[in-house]
Amino acid sequence: MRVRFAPSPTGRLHLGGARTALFNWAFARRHGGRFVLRVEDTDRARNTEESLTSILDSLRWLGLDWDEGPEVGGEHGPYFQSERQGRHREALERGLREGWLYRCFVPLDEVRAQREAARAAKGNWRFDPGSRELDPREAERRAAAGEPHVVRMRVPEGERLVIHDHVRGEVTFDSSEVEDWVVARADGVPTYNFACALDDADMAVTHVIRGEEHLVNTPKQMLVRRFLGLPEPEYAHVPLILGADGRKLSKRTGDTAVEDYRARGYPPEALFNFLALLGFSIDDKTTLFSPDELVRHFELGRIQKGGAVFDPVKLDWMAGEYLRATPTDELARRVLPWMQEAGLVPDEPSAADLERLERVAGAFRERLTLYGELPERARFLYEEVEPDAKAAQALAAPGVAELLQDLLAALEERSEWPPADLPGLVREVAAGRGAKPGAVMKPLRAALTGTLGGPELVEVLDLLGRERSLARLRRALATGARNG
RNA sequence: GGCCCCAUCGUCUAGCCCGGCCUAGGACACCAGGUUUUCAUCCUGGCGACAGGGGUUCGAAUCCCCUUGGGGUCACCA
Repeated sequence: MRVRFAPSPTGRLHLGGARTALFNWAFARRHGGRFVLRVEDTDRARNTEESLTSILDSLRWLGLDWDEGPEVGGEHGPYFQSERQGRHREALERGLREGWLYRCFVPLDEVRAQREAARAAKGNWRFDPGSRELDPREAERRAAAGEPHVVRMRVPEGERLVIHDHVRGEVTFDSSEVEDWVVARADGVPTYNFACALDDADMAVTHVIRGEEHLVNTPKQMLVRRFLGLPEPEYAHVPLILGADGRKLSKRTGDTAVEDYRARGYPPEALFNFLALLGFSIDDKTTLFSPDELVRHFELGRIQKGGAVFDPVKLDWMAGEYLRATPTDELARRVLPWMQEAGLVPDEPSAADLERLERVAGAFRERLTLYGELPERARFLYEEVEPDAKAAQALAAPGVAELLQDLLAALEERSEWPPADLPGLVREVAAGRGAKPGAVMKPLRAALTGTLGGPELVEVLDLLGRERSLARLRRALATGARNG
């Protein structure tokens, strides 16, 4: 079995595209087939090299490796559509010769006018009889003379075109609804539906798994293959990913590029899992699963028919699940680039830097959703920070100065660091002034971390070290005195 | 508007193909408790859906029809 993902390098990899690629990949892996990547780069004006690089990077980041395509080659190449034009033109000429294609000299704006008129009449534009019935020899003569024109398909009338779709069942189109679509543009370059139909067949693609927006393209592609006597693949049109507004996911609703999620520090496993769960399910209970598990259970028939709304909140939950499940040393590795970016860890970290980072990562693992969140949370462990509003308030509360003073004194007496029984110590200090332990813990945390949340205080004391911890307490005391 | 597709908790979904086991299951979110020195994690409980109407049948979320609603697509882009 052979499947393909065919992105056009006109932008970054979209969540929708990523999921289509993922389904194709899962299907190939499930059945021991081949996952082919074909680059549809026939739109010269919009193609960019960066887009291609970015798309390939995103696929790799998600763990979707391809068996044939750019950078890996294969027996059914070339894998850039632009390099397959010889074959496309050959088919074009054959179509013209056999009469199922014809040259159309009607100017673009006139075709548009016809279409609008048809629509205004609540109908469907199909073709312009004038150009469709033009004598072929006359057409060739005008073409040879350099008259601008496109090539259209002479779409047959009244034929039922039945798509056998693994997710939708049978979908039937009447060929009378299909217009005489443009097969080659004025510059001679074949259009998508023509090139795609040909390439899929030539690449021996057996299953076309793609977004539902392509469902309406299918009759055109079927016609191409039928005229050419090429085999027809099986289909699976997967539902769209929708935004919160219920419409096809777009930039308006939020980040749509895989790279955006990567940059924000989502674990790739989480995005993979989440995307797989959009329109697919293994069973009635399984929510968290690995690529291997997906592969073991993947079936086209289990793909949902209706569109799925992308829920960033659930994605975040899942990201947290994966992050928490990551072993500490691995977590430290993953988080490193963000810490370096924030300037908290040097570009060339020492062994001590890395060891400390691992401890920091361990201390925060239960509190993080994304890798990218660590720098701001853990900054206080690396630099002096100003207390936030709530911490400042806790520090300025009445009686706090005395309690902190007592605690500081008690701490200074200890040689052991961090003090093993911090809670006991805190209790003592509090009791000494008839206060509750919380009255000490809270300002201590505020003085040390600048916030009211975070890892256990013993851990913080340890990570900060004796000198820094005591210094921060003293500083808080001094500031408190000035404010009070 | 034409054509095509779709329709279970707010969201992702199981169940539907092969009617009874469904007083419709799970997850996210939300709400209420509990654990915890904070935050978070974790645990327990709760809230909450078969779009509507007709059939078929002893029996329908499951089959059929209609209505309604939503979406996709109508490029010399892919």
